[in-house]
Amino acid sequence: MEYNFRKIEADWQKYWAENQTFKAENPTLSGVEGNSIKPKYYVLDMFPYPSGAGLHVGHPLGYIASDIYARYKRHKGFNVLHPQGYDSFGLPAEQYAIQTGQHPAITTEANIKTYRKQLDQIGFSFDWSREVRTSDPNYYKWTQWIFIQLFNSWYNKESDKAEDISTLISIFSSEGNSKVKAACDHDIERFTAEEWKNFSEEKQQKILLQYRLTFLSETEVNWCPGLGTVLANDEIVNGVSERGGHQVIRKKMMQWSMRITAYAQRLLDGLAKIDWPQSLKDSQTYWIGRSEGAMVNFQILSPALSEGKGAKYMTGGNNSHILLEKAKEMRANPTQAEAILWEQIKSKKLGSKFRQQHLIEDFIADFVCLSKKLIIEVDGEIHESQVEKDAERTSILEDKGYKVIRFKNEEVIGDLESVLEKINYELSNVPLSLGEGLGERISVFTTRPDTIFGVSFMTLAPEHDLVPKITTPEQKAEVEAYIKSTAKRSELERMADVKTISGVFTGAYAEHPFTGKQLPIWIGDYVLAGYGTGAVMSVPCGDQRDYVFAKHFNLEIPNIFEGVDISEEAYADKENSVIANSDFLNGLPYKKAMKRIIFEIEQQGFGYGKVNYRLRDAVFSRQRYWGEPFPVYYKNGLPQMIDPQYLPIVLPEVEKYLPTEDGKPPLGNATVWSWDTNTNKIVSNDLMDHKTVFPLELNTMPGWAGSSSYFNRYMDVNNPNEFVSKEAVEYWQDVDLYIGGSEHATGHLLYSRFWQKFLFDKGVVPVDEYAKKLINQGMILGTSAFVYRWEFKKGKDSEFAKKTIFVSKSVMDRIIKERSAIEHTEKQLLEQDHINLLSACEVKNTIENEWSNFTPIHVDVSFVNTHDELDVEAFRNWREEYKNAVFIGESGEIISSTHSKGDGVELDKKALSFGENLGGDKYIVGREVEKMSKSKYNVVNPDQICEEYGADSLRMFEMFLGPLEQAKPWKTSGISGVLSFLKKLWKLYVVEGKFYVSDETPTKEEYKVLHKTIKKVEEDIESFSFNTSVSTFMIAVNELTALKCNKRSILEPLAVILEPYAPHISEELWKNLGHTTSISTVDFPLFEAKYLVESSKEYPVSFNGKMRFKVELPLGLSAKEIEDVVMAHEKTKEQLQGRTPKKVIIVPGKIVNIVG
RNA sequence: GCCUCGGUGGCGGAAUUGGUAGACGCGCUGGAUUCAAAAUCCAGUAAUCGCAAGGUUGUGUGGGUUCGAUUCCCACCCGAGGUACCA
Repeated sequence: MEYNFRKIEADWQKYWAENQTFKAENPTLSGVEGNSIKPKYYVLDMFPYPSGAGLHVGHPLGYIASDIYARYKRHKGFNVLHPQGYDSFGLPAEQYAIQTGQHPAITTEANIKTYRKQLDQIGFSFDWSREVRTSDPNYYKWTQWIFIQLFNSWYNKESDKAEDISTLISIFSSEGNSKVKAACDHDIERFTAEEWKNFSEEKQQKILLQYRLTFLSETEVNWCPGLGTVLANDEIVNGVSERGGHQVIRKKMMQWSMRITAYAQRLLDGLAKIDWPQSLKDSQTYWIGRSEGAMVNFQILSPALSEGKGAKYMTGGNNSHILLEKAKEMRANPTQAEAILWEQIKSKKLGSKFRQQHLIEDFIADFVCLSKKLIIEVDGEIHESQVEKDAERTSILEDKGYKVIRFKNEEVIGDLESVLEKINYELSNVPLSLGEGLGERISVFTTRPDTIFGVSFMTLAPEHDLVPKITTPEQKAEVEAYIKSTAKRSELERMADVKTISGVFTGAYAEHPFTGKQLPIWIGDYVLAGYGTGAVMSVPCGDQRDYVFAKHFNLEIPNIFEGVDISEEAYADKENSVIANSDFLNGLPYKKAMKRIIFEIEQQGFGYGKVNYRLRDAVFSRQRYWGEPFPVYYKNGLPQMIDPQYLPIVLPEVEKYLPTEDGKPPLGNATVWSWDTNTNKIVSNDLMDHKTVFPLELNTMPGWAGSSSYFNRYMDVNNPNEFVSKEAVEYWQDVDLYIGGSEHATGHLLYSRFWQKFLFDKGVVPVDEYAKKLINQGMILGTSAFVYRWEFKKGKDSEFAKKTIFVSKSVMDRIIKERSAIEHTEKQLLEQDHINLLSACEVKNTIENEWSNFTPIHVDVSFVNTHDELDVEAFRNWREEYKNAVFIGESGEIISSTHSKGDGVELDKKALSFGENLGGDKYIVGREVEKMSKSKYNVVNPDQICEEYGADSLRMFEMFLGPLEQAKPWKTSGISGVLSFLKKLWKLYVVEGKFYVSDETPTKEEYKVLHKTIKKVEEDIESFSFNTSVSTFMIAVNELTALKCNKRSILEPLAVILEPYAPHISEELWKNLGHTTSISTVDFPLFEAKYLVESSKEYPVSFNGKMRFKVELPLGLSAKEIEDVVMAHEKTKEQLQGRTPKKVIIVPGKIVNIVG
């Protein structure tokens, strides 16, 4: 009775499928289906994208680990949920559709079939009744549903959670928006409740869009022309697309975004309560990028003033309280004309911000637009008698660089339209030379406000909005040239070239808020437009980048640190810094200085303490076909959600999967893609009438949409009415163990945490972190094989050089090393009859000149056996160009050569069998560990392994390779070890060719082996140390074999503890032991410590820490007794040679160490 | 540069709290079985000196703590992954 794994595995896979052995019990109103109410355990794998290439041996690694754990938990009495599905929307199927016209759904379906077959072969205990596919309308219906929930929500910072948009609307209509603390777009206009109610429906919707958790906005995105789509940051690697390596450029587009930034702090805080790998938490922490500091505003100074007598504020500033009071009063009591005009120009209605009754020096201007330096005066009766005074006032203001225009009261009241026209004209015609932007401020974010007295200049990103406004005429040409040159430099170049310092002076100055000192404003590309405000206060003594910039451009480097030398580099160590030369901060250490300066900044009103995040809102639109359609149509250009009762909105059919000619996404090709609000159905575009039929959204959702909450759907996968029922989610709660790759650290694993928190806020799920424990399985690397082509540069034209010659690994090494080896090979070459076409002279010259030039060429690992020998014929037949290649084997002999057709081949075969070399010479390939990939021909397929060694061998071997989380190379040769282990195990249950176990009582030794194994395996599984438990099984089987153990009381529990690892053989053994049900739910055998109690211990005796010999001593001896026995031992005397030991250390039960 | 993890025989890797370094497997060597091969079984296998008994060295490098260090501390070297001018 042999161990026939092929039959056993096929039989049991069939049995499991037919009996639904691994179906998780469902909760019902009364508890749990089935007979027992068991505690739940949820083991989840990251579901795969079903690619056309199928699985290689690296893919199932994590699945095997989670399967072992799931099976173990079933033995431990848990109701285990262990589902699997497919992340089946994605680019490859779409690319294939573009190339071949085959619908991605067909490609996907075929790939899933292959995957399923491959997965089934490995014997996973998945509950396939809960399978999900993200591309299945019944599944993406709920992805669309979640999108609608996000759209209908806003983030209330006060309650620190997402709330229904209706609560926001009611706040707006009761008190306007000035008091609302929400995560929203910045620069939202302020309005009162009254104003809100008077806004048009359209305007209200536009405002709400700025608050929703998913929103439409013009965003600068990573546009990839090669793929015709937008990419997320994590889809870009080194400035090119992760898939295909296409160029990526920045482009502004109308896009759906997810307001993940609202959850930045909670995503950070949540990390503390989940057991995820530290490195992954670190990645997320860095990605969210919280930094504490302050926003500080720096006033920009007039270039004219700063050249001369010293700086002054252009607005506000030095004005007396009396004037400020007066301005306030005038603002409160506008004239009729002023009120009418204000209504038209306030809130940026003309595109520029105006201030009312604003102080300019010692004048109160009626209306002023600071950025355009335009003053509007409305002359009422008060001014009529003061024409002269007004003229003087105008001339002073014009001196300051303002343009002053005046209107009479009657003009404003009578002909408002032409007044506005005139203002508009002036706004659009402000000459640059006037020094636009005066009175503007530069806002900067800094994490080191404590170093503010060390600021010696400001630096703006070249793309900063203020740059064109503040640049002086003299600097204009230089600045524009610089902006042009940096814009041209691609992201990639900028990254590769961090060292080059570049920048340009704008000619403008800012004022230091504390010292009043003038700070030159520079632009430099080391300041990034996308982070913070795109501007920095430069503190060269405290920041290395500012330091090198200052050095390079010869800017001042004031030192504000106590006792620190900054002549070589900046001092960035904040923890140990003590501030000096900084007025009220002098002598303060970092933390105290921070507190004090933020207090001062807030007191004086030019800034505030702020927490900044690096995390950006996530763009959610993709210009692709094969993704979830949005449940959105557009009415008057505004997005409308489709009522959830009409979901799913099913992906339409299209002629072509490419973008349309006019640049619309692929869905633009669909002819039936409009929404009829009458019938609530998708209808043909021809019916579009703008009354009841509207265009549907043409973008689709990104790859991560479908994977962001799939783990919740598994809990209640076939529920047509709810995403997940209350009772299902209350029972299953969350994932207990999640296994998958670390490459999703800042993508899927962050987005899904975000959605979970949102669904938690909405009361859909009961916990706000969905996975208690996560393990990243390491990658299995391929072992590539190489042949070495011996190349001749100089003798290129010779017959010899035209031949393709491959030398075996060590021959190459020898040739490179020793001259004599070459000569031998040379001789061989010459002696061989069929190389007589080359002259001795040729060979000699070639070898002498170019003897060490070898090119490694990847060879398919399937042509190589476990001894690294190449199947030369298979390799020859692989590629036409290698047909006639010459192979030089390990000993330097030519293996064979099919140099000519017909007879030649025959001759070669003869030579192989009867020649001197008799097939003794082998071609040995070179080996190198690389990532497993098709292009490297090092992919090993699990199907082949299952066929040759069996699924149980594959499972055990993958675990045996090394620690789960570590990357490790695959070497098929090792698998024979686990196969012979399984055969050996099988033999324990077989006597004289028949299955037989005896019912005798086991011996002490046999019990000891069993319980030692139970203990170790249990500990190993609990600590996910699967590789060591495979060794443990091997030791157990070796020991039981040595004991000739054939007893049921040992072999039955052994089969149970092995089941998680090798389920097929365990089931078969279990059946043969006389059981009629599956082994999978049998209780895990109980470890009993009594079997491991020892009566004696073999003490290692060390001298000065080095083990010399061992003594067997009964346990329970006291230290003194041990010492007496050991000291009396003759080997001790031998070691000591009569010396008296200085000290004797006895650790009872462990070790004896004698110090001499 | 920064962050994280790692570095142990020919190879993958063990060593649970500071206590016998190299478990287990592969490979290799020798032997048994066989007409032969496969399969199976037995023995050996860190390096080095030695016929042997036995000695010496040895967990990336250098130092330290300790009776004792692969394990703890300091400095450095190398490798893998992540990240990148984040103010």
